[in-house]
This record gives sequence, structure tokens and C-alpha cells, in this order.
Amino acid sequence: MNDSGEGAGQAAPARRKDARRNQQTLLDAAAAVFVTSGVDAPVRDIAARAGVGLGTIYRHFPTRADLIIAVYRHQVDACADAGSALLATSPSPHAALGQWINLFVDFLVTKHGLAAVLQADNAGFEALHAYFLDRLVPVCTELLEAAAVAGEIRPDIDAYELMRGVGNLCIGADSDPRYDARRMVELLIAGLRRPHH
Amino acid sequence: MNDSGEGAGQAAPARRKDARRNQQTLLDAAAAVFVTSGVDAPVRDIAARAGVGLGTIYRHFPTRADLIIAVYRHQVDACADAGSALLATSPSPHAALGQWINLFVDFLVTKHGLAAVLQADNAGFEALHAYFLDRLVPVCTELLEAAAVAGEIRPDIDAYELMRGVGNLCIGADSDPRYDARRMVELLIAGLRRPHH
DNA sequence: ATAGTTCCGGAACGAGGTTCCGCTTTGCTC
DNA sequence: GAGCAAAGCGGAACCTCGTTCCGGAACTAT
Repeated sequence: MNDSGEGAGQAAPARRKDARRNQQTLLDAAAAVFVTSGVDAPVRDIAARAGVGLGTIYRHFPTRADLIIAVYRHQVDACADAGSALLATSPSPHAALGQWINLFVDFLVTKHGLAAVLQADNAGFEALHAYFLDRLVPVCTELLEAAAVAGEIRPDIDAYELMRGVGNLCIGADSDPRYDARRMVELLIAGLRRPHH
Repeated sequence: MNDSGEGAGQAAPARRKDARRNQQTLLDAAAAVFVTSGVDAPVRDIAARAGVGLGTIYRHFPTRADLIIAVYRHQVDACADAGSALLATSPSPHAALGQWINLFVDFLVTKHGLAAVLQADNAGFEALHAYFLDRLVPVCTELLEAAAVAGEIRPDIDAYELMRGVGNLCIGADSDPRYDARRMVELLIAGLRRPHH
């Protein structure tokens, strides 16, 4: 992928070597800190772990949200890609939808605090919210439509709404042994089955 | 109800008159601020609105969470009480459950930011979390059991889990016109219907 | 009125995100 | 290899927000 990630750049601006290295160091440090302290870890912790100043972090990632996006971009993309694949290989669209949702839930649940930060109203995290949705809503729409066409689910479900619902259900799933987000999501998915008769 | 709310007090400790008045002023100010700025409004805003210093607020409500609890205590209690009533007057336990959940959802959705703060992992808000659950889980358990006994829903649903799921679904429901928490909760409730054979 | 509490106000502290700016490193040129 | 401008860097400083502290003002019982 592009290092700068912006514009329709012809000739890459050729960033300095140290800058490039720092960016990677930061990504690694952030990933490590997120695993141990959750996505809400203070920026200072990440900077310290990377052995870098605060200014450096903000030069590369203007906002905490951008750093989070960068860390998880690959996994989100992988999840999105898995959608079409599942649809192609699953026996039924409904099964594909279920498996795909499980993928998403597993992803969220294993990232301490990520789900909580996906909320649209979380000031400063609009970019995160937008990235996840831009990437996943089209896939979800595809799966929902296939299942609806197959008559397996109600046809009036909006992918955006479902994604938000699933994301919400995953909030706090870690850190509370009494709450099993997976089970709740199963109920939600069960709820959109077309009443068979 | 008791003003102090603690102990099995015989003779009221007779707080000073100004203290009592300030407590009420604060409650009113907080309620007003919560309506306009949401439950996340800075403590300073509430103090200012009440025309009172910060020390005063913390004397009466040791923590932001305590203030929130105090403001909504009545409504939570009312919701809890409505549970038994609905069960007594509804045609079926399942109908009662549905109506009761709707009551709860309406309550959460109309309180900007409340649902988001109910999370167990929200540091400092354990008291809020605990109050809501202590009050509502028993009612929910009662409704679930009645519906389960009537054979209308799956018998393996835990009230705590369901309450958390519903609460989670309500997060950010205001502030996002594209997301309708009520619809998602409906799906969830639909999902716990016993698959009729 | 007076002493003894109880309360009050708001400065101050700590934590976190973000901004700013003087200094360092790098990459290019001669 | 030396010189220079641009690109980067570090971390002090600023802002917001919750919470704590304490000197002084406001009650109340006597």
C-alpha cells in the first residue's frame, strides 16, 4: 500500500528514511500496546513504547483514531474480503452471513475497547467509524441481499443498522465474563430470519 | 422517600437547610443540563447552572455517577415497577416482556449518552451500572421466566445478558438518524422466540 | 451572642489529548 | 567533504475534565 496514502500522487514525495522507519516502529508499538492495555491506551504510552516523542506520533497520525485505523486496516480489509469468499463457498447465503458476522464479532471482541470506540458520536473518532463502515457495509449489504433473495431473512434489514447493532453488542464483551456478545449477536441474527410458515 | 437514603435512620440527621436546598437545586440543574448537553456534560457546567461551587457538587454527589443515579433513580424505579404490572395485565408473558423492554429502550434512547455510560468497564461508573442492574435484572428475570414457562421463548436466556445487550443496542441511538435502536432491539427480542415447531 | 459544626467556593492537582517550536537529521549539491 | 534547506523530532506547554483540599462563611443549638 501507499505510504503517504493521500492524493493521486504521481511521484512519491519520498519521505525521509527515518520517518518511514518511525512510522513502522509506531505501528508495531501501538499494536503491542493495544493488545496489553486496550485501544484506549494513552498516546504517551505508545510513544514511550516506540521510544519516540509525542510530536512524532502526531506527525504520522494526526489523531489517535488514525493510529487505530492504521493498526487494524489490514484486518478490516481481510474481513471485508472474506465476505464475498464466504458467499461463494457457503451452502446458503444465510450461512455465509452468519459466518461473516462471526468473523466480525471475533475481531471486535478480541480487540479490547475497539467496539466501544466505533460509536459515531465518539468525538474525534468519526474517521474510525467511517472507515469501518465504508469497508464493511457494502459487504454486509451484499450478504443481506443474497439471503433476502433466497428468502431466508426478512428483506427490510439495513446493512448499516445491522453493523452498528452488532458492533454495539460487542461493547464491553471482554472485561465482563457474565456477558457473551457472541450469544447476543446470535440472537440478533436469529431475529432477522423470515418467520417460516 | 428518604432524603439521606442511607441506613435505617430513626431521627433524620437533620441536615442544614441550605444543604438540602442545594441538593435539590443541583438535581434540577443536572436534569436540565443532561437534557440539553447529555449525560456527559462537564461537572463544571452543572455547577455553574446551579450557581454553586464545585465543592458543593462533590459534597452531595461524591462522583459524577452518583449524580446521574440520583437524577434518574425515579425513572429507573418506575420502569422496574412497571414490570410486574405489565405481567399482571398483559395477555401473555411474551407481550409483557416486549412492552417492558420497550419501556426500557425508550428511557435509554431519550437520555442522551446514558446508554453509553452504563458499560461495566466504564471506570468510575460501576455504581451506575450496578444500580440499574440491581433494579432491573430481577424484573427482567421474572418476565423471562414467565415467558419461558409459557413456552413462548427459549428457556436459556439470562436476564443480565439480555439487559446488557439491550442497553448496548441503545448506545448512540440518538445522534444518528440512520440507526434505530428500537428496531434492533425488536430483532433481538424476536431472536429469543422459541423456534415454533 | 457564641461556640461548634456543617457547608461552601474555587484554586490546585493529575491524567489525557493535542499543539508548538527550537533543534537535529537527512539528502542534495558543489 | 562541506554547506544548506527541508523534513523530522522531542517534549514542554496548553486545554479540558474529574476530583481533592482547605480556609472561610453560614447555620444551629445553647
